[in-house]
Amino acid sequence: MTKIQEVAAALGVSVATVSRAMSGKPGVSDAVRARVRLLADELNYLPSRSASALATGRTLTIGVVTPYIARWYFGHLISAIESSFTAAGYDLLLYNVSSENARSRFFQTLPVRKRVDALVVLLLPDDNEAAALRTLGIPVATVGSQQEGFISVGIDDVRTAEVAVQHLINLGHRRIAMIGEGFGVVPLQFVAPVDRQIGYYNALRAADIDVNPELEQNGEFTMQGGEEAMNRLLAARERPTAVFAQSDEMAIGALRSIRRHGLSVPGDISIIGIDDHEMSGMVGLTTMAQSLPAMGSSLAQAILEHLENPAAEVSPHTELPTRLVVRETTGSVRTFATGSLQEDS
Amino acid sequence: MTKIQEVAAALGVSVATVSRAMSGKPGVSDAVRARVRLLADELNYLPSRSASALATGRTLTIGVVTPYIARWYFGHLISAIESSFTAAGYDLLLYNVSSENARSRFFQTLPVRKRVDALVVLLLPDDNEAAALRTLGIPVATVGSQQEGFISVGIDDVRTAEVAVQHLINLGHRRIAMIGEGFGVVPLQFVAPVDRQIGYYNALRAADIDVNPELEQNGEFTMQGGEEAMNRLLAARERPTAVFAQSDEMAIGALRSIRRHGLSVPGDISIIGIDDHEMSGMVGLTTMAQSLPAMGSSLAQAILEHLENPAAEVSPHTELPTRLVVRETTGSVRTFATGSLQEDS
DNA sequence: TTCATTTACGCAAACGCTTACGTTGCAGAT
DNA sequence: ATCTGCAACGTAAGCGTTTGCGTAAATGAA
Repeated sequence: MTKIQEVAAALGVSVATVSRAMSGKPGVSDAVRARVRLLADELNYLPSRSASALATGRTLTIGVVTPYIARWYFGHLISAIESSFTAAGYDLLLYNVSSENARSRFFQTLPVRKRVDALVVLLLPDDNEAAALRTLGIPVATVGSQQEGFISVGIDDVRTAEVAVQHLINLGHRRIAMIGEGFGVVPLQFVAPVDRQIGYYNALRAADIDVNPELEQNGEFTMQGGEEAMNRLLAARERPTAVFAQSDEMAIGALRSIRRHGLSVPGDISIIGIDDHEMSGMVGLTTMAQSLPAMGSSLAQAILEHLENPAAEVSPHTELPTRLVVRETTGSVRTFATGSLQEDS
Repeated sequence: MTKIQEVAAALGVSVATVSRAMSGKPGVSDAVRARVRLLADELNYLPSRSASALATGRTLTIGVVTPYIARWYFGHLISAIESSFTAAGYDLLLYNVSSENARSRFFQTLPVRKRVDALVVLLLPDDNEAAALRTLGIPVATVGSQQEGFISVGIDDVRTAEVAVQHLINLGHRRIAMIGEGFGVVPLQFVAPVDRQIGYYNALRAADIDVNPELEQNGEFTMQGGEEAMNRLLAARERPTAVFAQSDEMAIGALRSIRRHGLSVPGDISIIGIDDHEMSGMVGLTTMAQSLPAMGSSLAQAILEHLENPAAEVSPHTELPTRLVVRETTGSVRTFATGSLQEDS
């Protein structure tokens, strides 16, 4: 491993000059800089990250804390974040805190201290965890939730859900189920389910439709969960004519349940999701599309700006658009539908 | 950020003692060690990774180079690798080289130099890339391919494919299609497709079935690709009675194609995949299960052993088992099948 | 008791960079 | 001709650890 001294010696200049030449700092003539750079990769010299981190205090590394890697949403998000940061010369340190155990250990020991220049948090920190993060003294960014002192990006979950449900209402549906997560039972892990639930209520209220708790089922944000949730909905006394699923994966699971029951989509039941999962195009799922690449790069940009200019106040929250993608799983409510529907319309 | 000096001063001992006490090295009495440790997390002192990396030359970091993060196989693998390494006190540095551009840049500059203690490579390096990796002077591990000088783990792709195809043959099928990738067209990215193809040929040959190039379709290892591949197979003059898909995702895509054509599974066509994807349970796909968690932890163990004891010769390759999981997508060939089949049987 | 050995600890030199400050040389102003 | 200013470069002091070596005290053997 060649070090800075060797390239300096080989060129008859000081190590300071080499350092300046490599890092693009002023104080070196163009001629010398060129010769240094040339010789550097001839000797394949690369400054030691540890040494320069020690000298400067900057690690050129970004930490990412995530509850999942293998799930669609997180995988795509991490992927997008990674590409933005590597493009800017930063490396990505990945912390997967899947278990409750790993999570509490992470926040207690905070292994990212002195290791990263900024931290991206893909889970929803509670108050204690947020406080711990603030002690880091580095920019912290969250996705999908806004917290005092943190950079954040996300979509407008309330509005997105409203538009989705409104789309169903526009098609004449009034008996609209929701497949989501939590519903007051599970300890709050993400805000999205709550906000999307609110959006669902908003849309119903605006159309003078009564909320019916029977129509809200927990799909655990997985295909499997979505299928089971739909099974429960279909087993109920009065079936919905439309379903708003808080994620495409749950929607696809629901789709499967519906077809297994011998019902047709959208003939018997309409269904809409959120995400625009790759699979959604395949199965023709109507959905509210969000762009994870955009979210990742926007997050990275905000952090990078903050790192370049810590003084400047960056806008703390960026909201990304979602858009309705109408495919084949939503259609007008049947006019010859069941009794309860005819009463409504 | 408190440093080692401060805790040393606060305790009236030397920094050397604190260092030894923290790292568990001998030369410190138990009493002092305990007091140091106590005070350390009272002042929440954490040794600077940069500084200790500079001093020791070890970074306590593992690099992972992957072509994808968001895909099922890679996501699960990375997840497993991460958990094994964090358990051992190592951090994970993630390099996503999705584009050809990023890939060549990665191997030219080798940004992992002096940054990681070992490297996990999830893509198949060509000879030049392998040579570059060898210059790193650190343990390098690959998944799914064996190369001179690298640690590796993987399944027996040939055998796995053989068992899968044999399963179809045992059910009486003789017109067996394969959905895979490459087939000599695409530049070789992974060895799995090639080995699985060989296994497919082996099984056919053992049963005296002629190979028919028309029955080999490229599914690009995606659901979408699998669906399109199946579409092509169904458009052919003579349809297969069974399909061996080299991955579950392609199998599920194929399943979708078959059903869209109004055919039944396994009534008209049987289908088997490889992976045991979560979705496979849902859709009842027969498959060859492999365990990515096992693969990840086995890989991590091999690397960790090598790091602890660089002299000792670790077994370079670990092969993990796969097993046939019979579900509902494979069944006996119809006796009242098409002409060509009756000739065969 | 004396000497040899071990144990517990401190000193200080690395580790490979960055950067404040000092020095030199040269162009331009006077 | 002298002076000022600036660009280009060198010197050396850190950055926060680890660890070889030295030393003092404690232990054991004789």
